Amino acid sequence: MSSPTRNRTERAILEAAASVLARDRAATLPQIAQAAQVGRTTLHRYFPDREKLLIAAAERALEAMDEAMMQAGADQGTPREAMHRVVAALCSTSDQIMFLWGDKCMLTEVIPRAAPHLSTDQDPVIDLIRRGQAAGDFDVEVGAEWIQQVLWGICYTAFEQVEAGTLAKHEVVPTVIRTLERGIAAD
Amino acid sequence: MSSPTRNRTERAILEAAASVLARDRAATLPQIAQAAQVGRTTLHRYFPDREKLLIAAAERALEAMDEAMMQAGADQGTPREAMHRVVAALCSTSDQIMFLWGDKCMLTEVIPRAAPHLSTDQDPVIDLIRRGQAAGDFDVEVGAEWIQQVLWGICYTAFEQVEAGTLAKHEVVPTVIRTLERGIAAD
DNA sequence: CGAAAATGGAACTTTGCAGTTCCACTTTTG
DNA sequence: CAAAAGTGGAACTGCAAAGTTCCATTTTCG
Repeated sequence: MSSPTRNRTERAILEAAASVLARDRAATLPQIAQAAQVGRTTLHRYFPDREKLLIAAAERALEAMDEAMMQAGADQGTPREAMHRVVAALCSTSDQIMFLWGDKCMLTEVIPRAAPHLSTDQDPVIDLIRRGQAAGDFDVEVGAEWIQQVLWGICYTAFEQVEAGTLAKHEVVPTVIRTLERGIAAD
Repeated sequence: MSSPTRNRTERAILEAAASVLARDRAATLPQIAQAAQVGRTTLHRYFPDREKLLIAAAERALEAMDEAMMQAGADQGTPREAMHRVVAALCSTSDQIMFLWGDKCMLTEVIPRAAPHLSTDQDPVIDLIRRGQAAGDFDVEVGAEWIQQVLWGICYTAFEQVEAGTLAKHEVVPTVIRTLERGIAAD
């Protein structure tokens, strides 16, 4: 069932799917196949129907983000420094985030089926936020979940600006961190 | 072409469309018609095809937001106080914002056709942000456009949390303002 | 009240994408 | 090199939603 060739093809399809669907959630399967440089027949061979493709792509995107979070070392160093690394890591997986976040159905319908094992309890980012709140670095007047949503939301906003051409890629990390840490207030 | 009856029906259709499409952008026309308490035939009579309905709904949503901004008096009082009123006004038009922002295609494809007259230059929110930057209230290290996007993004994030049931409606305005003004930092 | 306007149910046709099948072709691998 | 694995073009079918048409019924208003 699995061979080097099949693995490479499957990977290409899932990455293309996330990338295309991140930009147009109504993209057709032929569009995705083309982006993956694969025939429509091959796409259907790997993923019999659209829903299975979505679930697999969501699974893969979650894995990629999990890996990025691990490498960011959310539990290392001071909360502020760790958060900087987390933001940088999130920005390196912008396609995945835009794919997962771009559609409300994705998080409410697909992800539960794709990764029922994931829950807030074991999320390293939530842990980091709680650690930062306990250490007096992050706001304790709002919930850790809200801070996480804001983190994702600001990253998402920044990615959209990059897509629109109104924000340079190299400005994303510093801009997001600045806004995250001080909001829109002046010095 | 226009009568009291027609106006009321059209208005009901457009508001229902924005409300339904905000929560499910793949909603079918029968679904929208039902939400508007109108027959499918009537819906088609008012808006011959889906695209015309989308454009009209976007136009109306933009108008409603414009009106809300006017009433907020973005050019009155101190920038901070004005921003508080703007946030409150945005929160009162959450359906419109979720509709307009929920789909990337909406802003890039529909709105240019719906309201080609709108531009950043005459946007009262941008004016307010620039005024606040000049007065030393808002961050000048980032562009006024970025601040506007963050404002919308945080509001959108909050609305999603309300939909998900993880944030109470009455908490939206204070939470958004707090995060907007200080980010996630502790005191 | 009665004419005009507006509505909506129902039964269509059209359209576009999803999913299937078949077979020739190419690449991998023992 | 030859068998096996993988690929993709093309021509299907199936289906759900879009859009159309017709007509009986209800609502509005002079």
